[in-house]
Amino acid sequence: MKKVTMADVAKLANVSKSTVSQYLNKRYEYMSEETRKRIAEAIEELGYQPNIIARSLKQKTTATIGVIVFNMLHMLTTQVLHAIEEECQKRGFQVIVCNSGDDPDKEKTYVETLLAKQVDGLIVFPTGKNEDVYRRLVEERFPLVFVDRMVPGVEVDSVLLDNFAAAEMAVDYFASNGYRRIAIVTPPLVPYNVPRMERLEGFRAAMEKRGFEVGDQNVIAAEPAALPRELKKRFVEPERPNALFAINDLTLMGVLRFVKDAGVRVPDEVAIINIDDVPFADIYTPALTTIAQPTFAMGKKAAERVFEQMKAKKADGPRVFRFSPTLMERTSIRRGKA
Amino acid sequence: MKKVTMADVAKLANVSKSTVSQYLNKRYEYMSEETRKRIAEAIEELGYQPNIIARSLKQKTTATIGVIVFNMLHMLTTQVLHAIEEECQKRGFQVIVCNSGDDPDKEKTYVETLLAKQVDGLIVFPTGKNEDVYRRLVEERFPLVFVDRMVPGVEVDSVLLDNFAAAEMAVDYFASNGYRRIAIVTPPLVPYNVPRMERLEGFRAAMEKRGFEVGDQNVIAAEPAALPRELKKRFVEPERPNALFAINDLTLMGVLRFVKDAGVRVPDEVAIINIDDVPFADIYTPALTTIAQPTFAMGKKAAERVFEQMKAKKADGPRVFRFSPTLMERTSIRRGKA
DNA sequence: TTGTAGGCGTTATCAT
DNA sequence: ATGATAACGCCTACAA
Repeated sequence: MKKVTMADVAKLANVSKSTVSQYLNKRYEYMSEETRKRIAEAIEELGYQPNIIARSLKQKTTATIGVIVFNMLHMLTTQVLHAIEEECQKRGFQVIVCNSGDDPDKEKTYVETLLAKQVDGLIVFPTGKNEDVYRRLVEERFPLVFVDRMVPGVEVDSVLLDNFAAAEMAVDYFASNGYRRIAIVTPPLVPYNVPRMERLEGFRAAMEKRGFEVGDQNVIAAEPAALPRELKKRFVEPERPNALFAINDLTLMGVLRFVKDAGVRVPDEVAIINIDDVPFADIYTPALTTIAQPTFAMGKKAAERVFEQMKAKKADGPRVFRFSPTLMERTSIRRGKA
Repeated sequence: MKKVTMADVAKLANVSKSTVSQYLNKRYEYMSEETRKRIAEAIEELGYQPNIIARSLKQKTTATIGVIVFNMLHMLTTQVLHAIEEECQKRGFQVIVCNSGDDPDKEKTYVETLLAKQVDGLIVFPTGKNEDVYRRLVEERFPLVFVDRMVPGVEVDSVLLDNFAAAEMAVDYFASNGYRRIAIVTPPLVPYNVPRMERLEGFRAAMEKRGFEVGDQNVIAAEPAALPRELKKRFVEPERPNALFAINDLTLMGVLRFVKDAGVRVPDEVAIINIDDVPFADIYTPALTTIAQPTFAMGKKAAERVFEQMKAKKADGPRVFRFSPTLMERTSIRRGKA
């Protein structure tokens, strides 16, 4: 198939492999116009394509970075990936995408495989349960960036939403429009899932700041699939919430499923706000007020950090990059009467 | 950083590189239990990780396949990618994902880069405007599969929806529920975009089969962003449509934007059906009747085909795999009175 | 300005 | 059962 090698080109052009190599690397400086042309012709004629693998072996760099995500289907993932790809494209890098499915074992295997494949850097949406693996990378100063989640106890550049602020923003917005019976809707709370916990904390802090109580009655945690049922249960209680804060797009779906099935009117009976600016937010009725993550900026930053780390080769102190959420005011909340 | 090589392991274990290599490739057959253990220990102690690049150079296979898509953000893409990744994962392959942004030049560059990186196969969501590039691959018998779109004149395994049937399905369903004034809503029609044309043809055929006329009045083609405006224009005309067939998720958004802004009631004033089972289909009000593509099956098949081609190494005649759409009956169409 | 030679880390072929 | 040695295709001194 493709067996044309540099040697073939060299022979046809009547020069040595080195010269061809020079040519390929655009070091024309001391090359006669004459040979340059001959080489170009030979390449053309043979349809020569350099073998980057061979080059990589020598140069110890592959111009590819690995990205391990825990959920490829998640909208955030897709958008961040897109930005990463774009940033890599600019620099002539390629991206190997791996989906861990939030399984730490798979994640670990992927890290090892990618390292074996000599990727130049790694961007990970971590499961959060592989501290040892990450720590080794950090010790080796291997270019690594976390996105969306971070791993407590592992000092790595991390790109994430200012979750605390996002939750505060939700509560503030509700409160300033007269809502008090605010509940947070979230997947099960597990300690290693940092964003989840941060959102809860932000929620709690903002509530308490206003003297609103936070207890079981306004923390609704369940698997997305079980959410509608859980919400229905909550809504028969006397002091049912009149404002729901869904901490991500998946829980939002649970909430919307519920209001539809139960015939609860939005925003008259219950107001809704959520994190993640879902694509249907403004065609839904009522248009959904959301809190958007700057996904593109986050992806870009993540890529930029790996590249900087690749350059630096000295750990210039890992940093956490917090991105500010932005409120997208629409109509799933009744305005006024603060 | 990672300079531990096979030679180091060999030295520490007091064996030759060859033996270590055997060990790594699990050819224990003629290896003493003793040396086996020594090697294992050495590897452990040094934290040795094989260099797959070096292996690839020798074996001429990289266990990675390249995927070039024209729009990473598209839902179909994401889901198909997911399936491809999963299928590759099973076989120990990795996936390099590239986004052409529907730009033929970028697409071409990516093909070249991926070949230079020695990927073992290529799955492409083609822009449709690089026949020459593809034809070369075909001549070289390079494992290649097209997804979603195909390229007329290039004989390659292609995985796509039965677009004709999908469009027929839409018309049939409308018609059998008493609708006559059916319009198709599509992005601009360009000849190299095969699915688009096929959907239009299916629409036309199904309409004519019933003696419904097809003309300018029921082909609404515009850039998604311009669709709401275009639809508004159409809806002031006397014989306005009472059924809209959106050929993909993007045009659906345009349609929904329009009905919301114009206050057109669904399904009372206009019924809607579309291709692509968008995630919010059943939380929308009314729940959207859609025509789903088996995205997962399509991705899986695409991956399987590349692997088969890699095995076969003989062009066993390129095939087009048509996947059947499935109707997801919900409530954006009034039932009955056929 | 161009060529020679050695090496990158692994595998494969033969010996032993 | 294990080892020596030559590739794999490219890059890079250094030599000419």
